[in-house]
Amino acid sequence: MGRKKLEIKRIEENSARMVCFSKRRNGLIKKARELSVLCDVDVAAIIFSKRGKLYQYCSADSMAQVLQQYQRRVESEKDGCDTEDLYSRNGDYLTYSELLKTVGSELKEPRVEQLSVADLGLIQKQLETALMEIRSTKTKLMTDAQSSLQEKEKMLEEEKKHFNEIVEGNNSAKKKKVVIDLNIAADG
Amino acid sequence: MGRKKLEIKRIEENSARMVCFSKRRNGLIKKARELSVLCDVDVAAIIFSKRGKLYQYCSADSMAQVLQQYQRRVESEKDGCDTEDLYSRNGDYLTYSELLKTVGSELKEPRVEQLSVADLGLIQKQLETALMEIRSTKTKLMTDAQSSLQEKEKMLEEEKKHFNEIVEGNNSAKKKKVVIDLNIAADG
DNA sequence: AACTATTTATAAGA
DNA sequence: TTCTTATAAATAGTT
Repeated sequence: MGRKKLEIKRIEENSARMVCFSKRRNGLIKKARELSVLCDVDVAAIIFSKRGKLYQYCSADSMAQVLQQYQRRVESEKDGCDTEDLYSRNGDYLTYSELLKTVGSELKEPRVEQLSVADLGLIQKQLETALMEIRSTKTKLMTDAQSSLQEKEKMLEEEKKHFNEIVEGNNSAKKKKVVIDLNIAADG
Repeated sequence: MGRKKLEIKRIEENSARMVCFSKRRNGLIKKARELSVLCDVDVAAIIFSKRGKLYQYCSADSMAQVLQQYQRRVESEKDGCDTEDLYSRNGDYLTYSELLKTVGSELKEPRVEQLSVADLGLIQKQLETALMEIRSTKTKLMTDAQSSLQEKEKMLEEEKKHFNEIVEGNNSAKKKKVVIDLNIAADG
């Protein structure tokens, strides 16, 4: 938005980039505040300038609050038995591996009185739903254009990179062992 | 921007608020990305919906990177912060009903669109296997209501073994391949 | 899920 | 820098 349409790529000219940074930084923070107020949700934005200066917005009382909420949701811990035993999250989502582990570990130590036929029926229903989604998406993907697939492969490559870094970070940082994030626990 | 000037205060009407959330959330993330690219800086945005769903954008390889940078910065500025708190949580296992809730919410809307056909095929196969196990166990339980707890435990023990095989297979595949992220889109 | 009338953000210029 | 202004972009209300 401006006198000319601006291509979204690094602005090479120094002063122009700094002016843009100043304007858009303020714009982003304004938007974050508006989103938080209008929609009554928690929003945090963190911006580091190239020189390391920190700009931030946070809707809650403190950034720590939001980050804590984020960490609870996102941070996971390794079991510690096997350094290759991958356990990562992307966003707030369980990886497929985690899902299987979760189901698997519950089945390992069943509380027999709780594992009723009804429970199994529920799991079954959920797995069937997931399977339908998978099949449908796979079919869709297979009929997609080649370029689209290439894009997706690229995204996966990046995720892999990200993933490896998280694993390395966790190896050195954490010692406690935790299994599953409670997620949207208290909903029903 | 819109048909009318909107006062920046909580939108009371439910559906209007949700629509606004969806639009502006996307807008904010787009702005964050543009700022990062145009000005070559690190940007992170974290948004929690009222239902606890997490939306995020991060310019770096991982959100952890940006948050670490943030924490380093904050710690060096203010002293005496309790950073341990960010990482602590009680390491209890989920109850079975919590597990069902979690699995259920994760499976509702699998975010599989970024996976390749091959990945989807792998997931599909695993889900099919898991499903067969579940069905089989359920059937056994139903047709053998008189069997002892011990027998049921044994059954579940075997099922656990199968799950472990699936999990391990998935993990080793990931070592040379990619993160398989079976998961969920928006709640909006 | 689109559309479009408006408002808002902002690129370039002063 | 800061202000101005022409134009691009976002989006509120509508269909």
